[in-house]
Amino acid sequence: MSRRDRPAKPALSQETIVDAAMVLLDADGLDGVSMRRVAQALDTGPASLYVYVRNRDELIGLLIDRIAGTITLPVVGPDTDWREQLIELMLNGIKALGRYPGVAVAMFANVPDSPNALALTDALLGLLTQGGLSRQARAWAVDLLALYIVAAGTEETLHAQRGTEELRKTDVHRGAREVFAGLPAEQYPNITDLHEELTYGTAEQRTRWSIDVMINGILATDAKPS
Amino acid sequence: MSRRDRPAKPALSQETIVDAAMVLLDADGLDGVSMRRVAQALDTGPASLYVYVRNRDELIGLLIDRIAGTITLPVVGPDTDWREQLIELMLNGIKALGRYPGVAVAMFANVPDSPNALALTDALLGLLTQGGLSRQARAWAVDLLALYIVAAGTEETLHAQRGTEELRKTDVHRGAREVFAGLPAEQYPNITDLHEELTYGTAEQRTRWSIDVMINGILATDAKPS
DNA sequence: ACCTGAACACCGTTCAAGT
DNA sequence: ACCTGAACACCGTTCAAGT
Repeated sequence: MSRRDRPAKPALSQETIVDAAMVLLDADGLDGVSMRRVAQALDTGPASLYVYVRNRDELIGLLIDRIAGTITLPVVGPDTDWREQLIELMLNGIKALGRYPGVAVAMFANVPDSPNALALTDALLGLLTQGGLSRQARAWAVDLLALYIVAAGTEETLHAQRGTEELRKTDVHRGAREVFAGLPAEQYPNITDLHEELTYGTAEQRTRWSIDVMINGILATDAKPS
Repeated sequence: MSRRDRPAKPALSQETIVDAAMVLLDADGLDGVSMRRVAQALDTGPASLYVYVRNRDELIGLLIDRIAGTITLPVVGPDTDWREQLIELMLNGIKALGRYPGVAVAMFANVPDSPNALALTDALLGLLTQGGLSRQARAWAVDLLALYIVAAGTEETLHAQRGTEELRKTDVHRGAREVFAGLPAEQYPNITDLHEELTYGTAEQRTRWSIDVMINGILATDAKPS
């Protein structure tokens, strides 16, 4: 309880603050990362944090950069398959974001200007260049792919959050299928007709298909449509 | 200030609660819709709301359904252009979500099981059927398209929120371009190379291109990839 | 059944005062 | 310069008590 019972009483700094926040994020998701809880973990009052961090939003930005840094970027060689690497990179990004409930949502807010987020964007662009796309197609494509990574990551974390909360026994798919199947056919003819197909496949299969669709679409679409 | 100065002192009900919440949403975005503020607008205490609404999440769900109801669904005729209608429907959806800061994000959380959200899904499926897609392709495609609508809507509202806050003078594009242009070329070669293209085009142009890409991709992709 | 005052357990952020 | 106690202005939700 007293000072000397603690490991090493780290001096306050932006890094130690982000470290502490990361521990809380791991345990309780972004909702668990409050200024007060971070301060408590560091054995101070919340006001002390504001010396090293402008506000909670900036702290979240720093967490995002940490997470973005864990995504392994592809090593581009002379005869690597750009398409397979692109898919792999996107799946890695989605998985990384999926690990931390609430973080991906926060990425919608700002242009990703943190070092690790920029590195990811640059890597995506590099792979698209290998794909032989026009300059404008590459530029617009990276926007779409980045949006998808964030969106798919968000979906994953929020489903996970729900899952732990209440209905982990009946998995989401089964639940959704029954909802779809039980709908009035006159009102929603297309949904009821396809209720089996709508819930078919694992999350990874479905994500892979979506990524495939986008790559095929990018290759097939001129960068300046009518 | 007293009772008789007010219009008609509406009796409390789920509908009046959602009405009041909608007014707050319009004025201040989802952050402005707190149980306490809604109660205040209805001249009661927050506890009273819990008779008609399980919790804030359910209230938000009701708001989402209201907004989904404002999206005009396409009237399918014998010789209408399914592709153009699909694009139009998606743009309408994105615009509807874009009007209310914070709402689109909330849609990631749950499978959209509200009447109006289901109607939108059914309409999308109908158009995809007209496009001659296989059953499985339609089912997976509607997932991807719905995810994009929510993601693009989220992006729009959050940018709008930021915009009103601080930097409305220098628009986002100009800001982003300068950020990209000023980056170290050794570290981010692809971004700096394409910094002009990365910020080229209006939001609608870019969105249209993305939708085009997805439709082309869906048409080109078998529903059961390796 | 419906409504409510009061409380519980939290938030982010600021600011004057201390060292 | 860094740190902090205390306060300000909020939250969602519950619950006993009233009508």
